[in-house]
Amino acid sequence: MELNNPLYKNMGAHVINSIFTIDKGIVKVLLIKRTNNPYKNMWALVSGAMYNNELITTAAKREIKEKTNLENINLEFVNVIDDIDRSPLLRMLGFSFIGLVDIEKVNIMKETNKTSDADWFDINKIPNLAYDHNKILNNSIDKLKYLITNSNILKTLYPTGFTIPEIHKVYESILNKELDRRNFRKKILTSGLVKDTNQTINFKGKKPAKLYIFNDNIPDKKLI
Amino acid sequence: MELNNPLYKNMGAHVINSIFTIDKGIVKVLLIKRTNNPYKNMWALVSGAMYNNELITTAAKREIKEKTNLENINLEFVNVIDDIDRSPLLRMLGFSFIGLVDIEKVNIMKETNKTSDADWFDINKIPNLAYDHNKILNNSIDKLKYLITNSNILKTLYPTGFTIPEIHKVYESILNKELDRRNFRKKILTSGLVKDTNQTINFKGKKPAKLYIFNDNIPDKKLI
DNA sequence: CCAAAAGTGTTATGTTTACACCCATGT
DNA sequence: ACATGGGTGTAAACATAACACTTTTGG
Repeated sequence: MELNNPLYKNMGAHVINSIFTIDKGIVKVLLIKRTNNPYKNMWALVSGAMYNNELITTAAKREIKEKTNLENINLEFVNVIDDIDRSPLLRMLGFSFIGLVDIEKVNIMKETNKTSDADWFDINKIPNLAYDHNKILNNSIDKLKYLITNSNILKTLYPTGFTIPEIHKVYESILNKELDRRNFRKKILTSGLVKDTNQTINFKGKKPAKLYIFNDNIPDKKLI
Repeated sequence: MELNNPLYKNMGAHVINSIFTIDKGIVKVLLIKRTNNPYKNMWALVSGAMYNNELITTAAKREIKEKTNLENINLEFVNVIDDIDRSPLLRMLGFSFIGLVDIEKVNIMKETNKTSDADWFDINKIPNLAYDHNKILNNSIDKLKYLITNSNILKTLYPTGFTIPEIHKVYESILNKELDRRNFRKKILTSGLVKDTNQTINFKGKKPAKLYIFNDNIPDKKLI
């Protein structure tokens, strides 16, 4: 390979992360406000350069840590963005990821040396974002819907267990439609997605609810 | 972005194509024999550098044309390969694709300035390949199985139409299992994947078979 | 009229949907 | 005792799987 051929030079890569949470039944995504040009003062997904000694997920996790202080996020790859003129500086390949976090358990850093604000936005009320981030976010929302019906991605939200009514609300929020709670329970329990912990949890004035956890190895099929 | 940071430099991209065909009921993949080091004289998938002024599929089509003379192939993206030490020369990101061609209609160029041979190999009898191509091919075979049950990827093999028994054999070959031909017909016809042309085709000594074509816009679901 | 392959229909089985009642708890 | 939400069962509708006979053609 002729490394000095200009067609091989000036190629870079970066990562773009759509980090979702469920806040009182509303699906929200984490946006940060840029302090630098281009797109100064605009909201953007959590994104940044990938170094040439990193795996793409390593770069994604590092950028998330740098710009929000979030750690230990499980990321799912969404797609490659290969439009040629995404950056005026050099050819920039983009790799898009999804993460899911529990809003109760995280503490977002509001300011960093590259960001002046950070906040959660209802995915149905997204402003104009920097770069091509609106398009990337829409793809990620579709992928999120796919993943909750075909994988155990919610496991990261409930590492120690959950009740069926609890995740029922999450499914309804993300899929944006009602699901009959009796049939939902049956599907979840027969899908192989979850297992019983034989524990229960008490909420005031209500019947105790059974606790389940997501399985690690789940069947390769549509689960819900 | 500090372009002189060595962590941003020396990044390249290339494409790796698994081009499949069905030869008398056997699923085969196109391999080429390398004339240059590394992996001189070993068989490999059809691969090569991506230039910084190309979309990833443009690069894939150009490489296929250069190394095999095949043109007008529809390609489907499979995955990113981001292992760090894939190339000793520089960080090399890989983009893997699937193509499907009709072996009756193509004429493979056996020799080019970078290849000394080209041939179709039964996917169950693949030799040791150059680089990480065995792993890439296995991922592509899985994706091919997914695509024939969830998309109209076979449309490229039958641009002018096909009979149900014809594609029935193709499905059995790719999925590597028997499918009841009566239920197969019903599923195909009710899935929304194909439409009737009201034409028939005659084979010697057999009842005429109806001709169908694949639809362009197909439902987003498991079809077979 | 026979061989070869195309085309069709029915029954049984399994899965999904729709829907209504009982249960355990805190106040 | 009652309000709140958790838990369960059943019948109808639908989809899938198993399976056998009839049709058209060329020789």
